[in-house]
Amino acid sequence: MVTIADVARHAGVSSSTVSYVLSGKRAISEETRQRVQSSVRELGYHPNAGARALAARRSHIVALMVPLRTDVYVPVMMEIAISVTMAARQHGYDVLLITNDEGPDGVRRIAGSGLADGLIMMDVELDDERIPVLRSLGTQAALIGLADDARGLSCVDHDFATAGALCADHLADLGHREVAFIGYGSGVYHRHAGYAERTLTGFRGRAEQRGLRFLHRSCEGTYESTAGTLARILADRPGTTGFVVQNEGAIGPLLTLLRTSGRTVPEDVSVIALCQDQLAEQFAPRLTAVTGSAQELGRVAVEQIMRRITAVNAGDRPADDRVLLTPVLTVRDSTGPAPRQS
Amino acid sequence: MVTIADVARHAGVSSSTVSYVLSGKRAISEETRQRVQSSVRELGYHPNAGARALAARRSHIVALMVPLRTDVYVPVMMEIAISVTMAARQHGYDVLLITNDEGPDGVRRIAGSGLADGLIMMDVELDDERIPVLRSLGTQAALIGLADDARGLSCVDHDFATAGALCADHLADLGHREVAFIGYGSGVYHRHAGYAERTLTGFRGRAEQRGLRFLHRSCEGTYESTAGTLARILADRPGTTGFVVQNEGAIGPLLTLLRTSGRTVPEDVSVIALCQDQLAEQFAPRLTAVTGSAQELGRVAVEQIMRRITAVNAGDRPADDRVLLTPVLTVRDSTGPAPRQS
DNA sequence: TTGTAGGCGTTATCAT
DNA sequence: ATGATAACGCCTACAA
Repeated sequence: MVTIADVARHAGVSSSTVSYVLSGKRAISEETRQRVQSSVRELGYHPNAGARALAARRSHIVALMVPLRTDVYVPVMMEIAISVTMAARQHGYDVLLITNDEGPDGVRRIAGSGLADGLIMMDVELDDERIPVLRSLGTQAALIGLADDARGLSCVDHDFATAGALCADHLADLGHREVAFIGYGSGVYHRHAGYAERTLTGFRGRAEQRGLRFLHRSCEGTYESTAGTLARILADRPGTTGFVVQNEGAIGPLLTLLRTSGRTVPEDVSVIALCQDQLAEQFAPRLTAVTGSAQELGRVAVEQIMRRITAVNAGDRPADDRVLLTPVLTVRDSTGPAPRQS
Repeated sequence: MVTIADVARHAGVSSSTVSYVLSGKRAISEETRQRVQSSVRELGYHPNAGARALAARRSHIVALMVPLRTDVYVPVMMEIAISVTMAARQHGYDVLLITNDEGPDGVRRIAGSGLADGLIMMDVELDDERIPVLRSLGTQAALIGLADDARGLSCVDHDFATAGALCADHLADLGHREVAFIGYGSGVYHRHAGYAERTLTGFRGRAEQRGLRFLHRSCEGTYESTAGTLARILADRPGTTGFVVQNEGAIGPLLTLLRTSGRTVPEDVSVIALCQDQLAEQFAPRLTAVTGSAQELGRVAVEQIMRRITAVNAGDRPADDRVLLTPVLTVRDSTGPAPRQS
């Protein structure tokens, strides 16, 4: 293993000079900087992570706690994980992957051992039991999702309420009067994950403003569940001409079932999906969709945690930041004017 | 922060005793063990990760290098990442997430800094440029996937050749004579990722043995691409009654297109998917599928890397292990006897 | 602009 | 069965 002392010897300077060249924390003459840097390259020196963490009391690692459940659309989770990782690298940080089945003890373990300087948590429940732990330990954290009480934390999430409202507006603009909202399975609502309720609330509020008659039905995302949900909707409101789907798993089945039941999209009924653009493009017809950027979510969370770490390191109290990303409606081929009354 | 010295003082012993109680590396009287352990609990002590890594020359971290490309089915990647993380925890290890856009330099960085004791790499290409680096650094690694030259490494993968053969057998058993294999986009073949070729080779070999006429067509996984692929297949071989799909993105479109073209599954044509059971269950009809366990892949990779680390630590040369997991064919509702000649 | 030296918290080698 | 103590490699006041 090549140490800082090896580099120092090779460059003919002291090890502190090497350290300062690398950290940039004090002025170094151009000449020695060059010499040191070429020694670093030549010897293939990488500072020992453990020693650095010990001496500087910073690990340059952030932990990312991911959910195990699969009722969140998995590709989105992965996209977030990857964008977090890449954004962290930009700050010289690495990412430690933790599963949230470790729960509050996981938070204690990571914080207590100094393994990570901060924590990014996905899939936070509104009254998550990890949050008080975070607070009591003084651990820096950024949530992807919103919590009831976010004091001492930073949060970022999609603005689901606006997403819901965009759906209602679009359908109303097209002249639809009876619309249905196909949501997540009831488990998601019971867990108080927040995003499901917020979307629905936004949709409901705008739908009422615009004078839409609407229906909300939960749906597990399987074919059978979607079939049942659709059947109930059509039984209760045969005149429904607009559908909003939030559960990604229900999209394919819904389109198939509508076709099977003799309804053509978008001539007879319109469908809006709340999902990634990439997914919306995969169907036939290509779906009008409301989307927020998963990448952006990860990037912002990293910025937030970095800001907090920097503040703490400077002896300041970190600011509790809260960001809502505005979603975008992209009109494709699955929505059209409401059919004339027959 | 609570240190080992705090615990020692609290328990009335020396810090080395605390260390040994925790590591179990030497005999401790039952009485002091109890005292130390309750002090640990009471104070909420967690060994400092940096100090431990520095002194023991082991970080208790494995790095997991994941691909950025999305032409691998993302939920499977995530499932592997999570099973790796949970399996590693069982061994007292944490997982560092690295994106493979860091390339060979990423390997150097991780190995050189001692950040990780070993490396698990996903989506390895047959002649991956990271492999020689691994070898020259003496870094312990386990690949998920196969490499041309796996000396100095452990590997685990699905037995894709058997998977392909299972598909050919099942269709032959049902009396099909003309079958088509819908593969991945040509990019996947050009990248020499291996699994695509291996599946195809296994399928082709068995198909020939069983006297099947077959066709292979690549497919990008979008709706349009699938439509084109299917059209070409039906133009070249109108009598095709059996389909094998490897590209997960093509499954939904294929089913829709078959239905649109007036073909009923499984009465007119049979469809086998090479995908996760969970996905196969989502379609209507539920798909006969050939599956390997993604979780198992992650678990085995962790066992392999742990074995290597343990060996190195004991001064032995780690064995180059290679495991192929046998896939399973599950018959569901998308395959049936070949229709009688008309 | 550069060097010296103490300390970060653990592990593991000697002692006892 | 337990203690003292020297590394481990780096950072950062403090000196010069």
